[in-house]
Amino acid sequence: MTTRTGPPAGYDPSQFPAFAVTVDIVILTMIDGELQVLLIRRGEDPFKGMWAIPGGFKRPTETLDEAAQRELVEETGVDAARLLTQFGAYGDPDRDPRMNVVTVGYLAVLRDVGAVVAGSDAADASLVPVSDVLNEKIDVAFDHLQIVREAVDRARVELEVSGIATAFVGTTFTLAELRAVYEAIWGVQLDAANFRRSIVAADGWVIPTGRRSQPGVTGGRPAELYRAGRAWRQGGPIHARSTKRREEPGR
Amino acid sequence: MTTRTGPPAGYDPSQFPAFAVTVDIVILTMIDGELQVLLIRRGEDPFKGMWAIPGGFKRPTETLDEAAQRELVEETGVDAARLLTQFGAYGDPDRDPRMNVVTVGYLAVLRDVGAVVAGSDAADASLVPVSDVLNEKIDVAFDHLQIVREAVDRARVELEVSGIATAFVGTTFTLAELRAVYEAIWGVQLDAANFRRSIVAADGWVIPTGRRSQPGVTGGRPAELYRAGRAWRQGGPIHARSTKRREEPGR
DNA sequence: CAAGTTCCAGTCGCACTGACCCTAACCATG
DNA sequence: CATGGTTAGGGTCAGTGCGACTGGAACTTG
Repeated sequence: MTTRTGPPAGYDPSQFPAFAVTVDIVILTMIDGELQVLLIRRGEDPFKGMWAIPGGFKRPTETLDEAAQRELVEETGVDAARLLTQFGAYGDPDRDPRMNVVTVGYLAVLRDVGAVVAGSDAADASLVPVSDVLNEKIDVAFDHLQIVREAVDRARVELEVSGIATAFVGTTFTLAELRAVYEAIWGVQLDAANFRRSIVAADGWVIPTGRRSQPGVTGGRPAELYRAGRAWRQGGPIHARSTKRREEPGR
Repeated sequence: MTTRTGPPAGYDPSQFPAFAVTVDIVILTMIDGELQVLLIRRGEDPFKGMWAIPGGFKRPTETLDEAAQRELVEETGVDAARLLTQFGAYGDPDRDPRMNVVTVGYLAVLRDVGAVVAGSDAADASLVPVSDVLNEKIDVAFDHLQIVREAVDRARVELEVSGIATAFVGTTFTLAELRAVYEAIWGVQLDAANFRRSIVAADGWVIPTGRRSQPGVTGGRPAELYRAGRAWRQGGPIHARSTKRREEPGR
C-alpha cells in the first residue's frame, strides 16, 4: 500500500480488502503474414469450454515480471520470449464471477509457436488470427477481448518505439519478412523499396549475412538474409505516419 | 483469475494468495515552466515522515479507474483531472514491508494545483520539482522513485500521441504556455516560430479567441489567447524527433 | 528462350521542418 | 516623446526525409 492523508468515512485501512492477483499473457506470433494469438480452451467453470488467454496466479514471493515469465514457460514451454512487456491492469469488480481478481496483462512475442503449442496440451491450445478475436468471430472468456485489443494497441506502439519487429522473425530474416510484420500489425501497405531504404540507409538496424534465402515457390530473385543490429533499442526505423491504409482484398 | 492448463506442482489454485491492491497517483502540473509532482508526507510507519505519492486501497466494488478517480478527489479535492491514465502495475514482493501489495500507477495532470494543495492537509502535501525526485535530491518512500520515473516516461509518450499538452494549461492559453509544456517534459528547446507554424497550420488544434493575454512584467507584445481544438485525440501536432537537447543553464 | 515473380538500386518531387530574419506591439527609462 | 529592451507573429530558405515510380538483376516455370 501507499500513503493516505486520512481514512475515508466508513473505511478502515487496517481491514484492507483481499484480492487475487493474476497475470494474463497475450502471446502473439506471425504466420503467413497474419498476426496470431495463442488461446487455450477453458476446462473449468466459469466460461468452461470457451477460449481464453493463458495466465495464472501471482505468487507472493515473485515479482509480476517473474510471474509472467513463469506462466509463459508453463503454458508454452518457451523460456525465452523475445519480448515480454506489461501493458495494463484490469480490476473491474465483476470481471470474475467468483471472487475479486485483479489481473495484469503482459504482451509476449514469439517467433515460432508451432512446436510450442504441441508441447502443451495440444487439444486445448491453438493459435487463432487476432482479427477473429477482435471481430468477435471468436468469443473469449472474461474481459479478455478488451485485454487482447489493448495488447495489440500496445504492439502497434512498441513497433514504432522499440525493436519488437525483429522479435517476430527468426535470427536471420529477409527484409520482406520484416516488412510483413509492419504491414500486418499496422494494417498498412509499405513500399518495398522505400522500406529497404529506411532500414539499410542507417547503420545498426540490420547486418547482411552474405547468404541468400531460398526463392519462394513462385520464383523470383532470392533475398539477402540479414541479422538484427543493435540499434533497435533506441526507437524503430520505420514510423507509422503513412496515411495510406491497406485496402483489404476479399480473400 | 484466468485460465490455467493445470496447477503447477505444489500449488493449489483454490488456495490463491491474497493481496492488497492499491492505486498510486502521480499528479503532475506545471509551475513557471517546471514540471512538478504532488507529494504528501507519510504520517505512519513504514517510511514515516518520508515523501510519497498519494494513493490508497482499491475497493471490491469499484474499478481501478474509479479507485484512481476517488483517490484523486480525496487527496486534492479535484474531481476533474484533465487526464487520468493508467501506466503500470508494481508487485515486487518486498515493496511493502508489511504485506503483499500490488499497486497500479496512474498519471494525472492538473492545470492549477495551488488551491488544491491548500484544500488538503496543507502541512503534509507539497508540489516539488520532478527533477528533484528523479535526481534523488528528494527521497521518496517504497518504490515510488521508480513509479515517478515511469510516469514521466509515459507523459513524454502521451505528449506525442495524445492531447495531454492542453491538460497542463488553462481553458485559454497562449502558444508560449503550450510550448513551455513541451519544452519542460521533453527537455528540449523548441523554436517559437516553428512551433507556431506546426500548431496553427492545420485546423483543429487551437482556436483563436480574439482576445489577448496580459503582457508580462518584462513587457513584450501581448500574445493571442487560444482554446484547444478537437484534433488532439488523434495524435499530437508536435513530434519529438528534435535531436537538440536543451543545455541546462546553471540557474 | 520467353514470361512471370521477386529483389534491389536509383531518380524525382513534394512536404515537413530547423534555422534564421524582420516587423509588430507592448513596457521601462530618461 | 524618443530610445532601447522584450515578446509575439509572420515570413524565407535550405536541407532532408519519404512517397511514388522506374528499371535492371536474379531467380522460377513452361
